[in-house]
Amino acid sequence: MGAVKHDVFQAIADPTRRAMLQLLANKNLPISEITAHFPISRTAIVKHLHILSEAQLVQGTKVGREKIYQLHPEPLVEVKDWLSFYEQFWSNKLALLKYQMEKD
Amino acid sequence: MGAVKHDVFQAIADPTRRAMLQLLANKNLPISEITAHFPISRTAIVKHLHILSEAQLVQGTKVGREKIYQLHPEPLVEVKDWLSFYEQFWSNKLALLKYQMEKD
DNA sequence: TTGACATAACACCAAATGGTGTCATATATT
DNA sequence: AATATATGACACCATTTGGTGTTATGTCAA
Repeated sequence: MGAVKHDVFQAIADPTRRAMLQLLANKNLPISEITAHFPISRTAIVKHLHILSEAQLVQGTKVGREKIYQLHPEPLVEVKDWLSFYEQFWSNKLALLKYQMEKD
Repeated sequence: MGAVKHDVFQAIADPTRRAMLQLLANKNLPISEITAHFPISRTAIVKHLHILSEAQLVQGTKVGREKIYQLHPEPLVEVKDWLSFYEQFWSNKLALLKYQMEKD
């Protein structure tokens, strides 16, 4: 899919890709087995895996004729860090109210 | 942009939209002032605001001839909750190692 | 060695994305 | 009343996305 490098935020934007991460959280799996869990074609699965790879969220290793994919959750830290800025707003209803009133 | 309802994950996938949220975190702003902060056209900004609105991340209120946009960070909790599942993996290097070895 | 299996590599397609510009309308301002 | 400002509503466009199917190649197993 193009020369564009996908980042973590784009990678997790698609529900199918999030489901794929969930699946790989339990077990490392080859493409064929991943495909068996979804109603879409193997080709489509491979494209999603490619996007997840670009975002460094999964890593594939060829073993014999299979390519085993493994979850690599570290890049999600970037999302967590981004979110932490907004936690101040929802973590405390009073803080939220204060913020709403003061900011303009 | 179509009849599709955007969710939070799609909404935050775009860097411009994330920057818009950041901007609105400081102050409620009308469309014209939001536009002044970005190198793209007002039309493009309005489309991004529409996507953020669908995801309930911002809310616009018409005041006179202006439409003031306000941050509405609550839906980000969904992202936080989703992320919490993966925290087990990176929060602890030992747990990660254990997980890598045991899962297959 | 002959299939069967797993993946790679294409070509193709409809729809969504992210952007542009123009024109109309409503509201301030002078 | 005339003008400037702010937004709404379109029409348009190139590229990306998410999917399809087909064909080729490498590998395991009987």
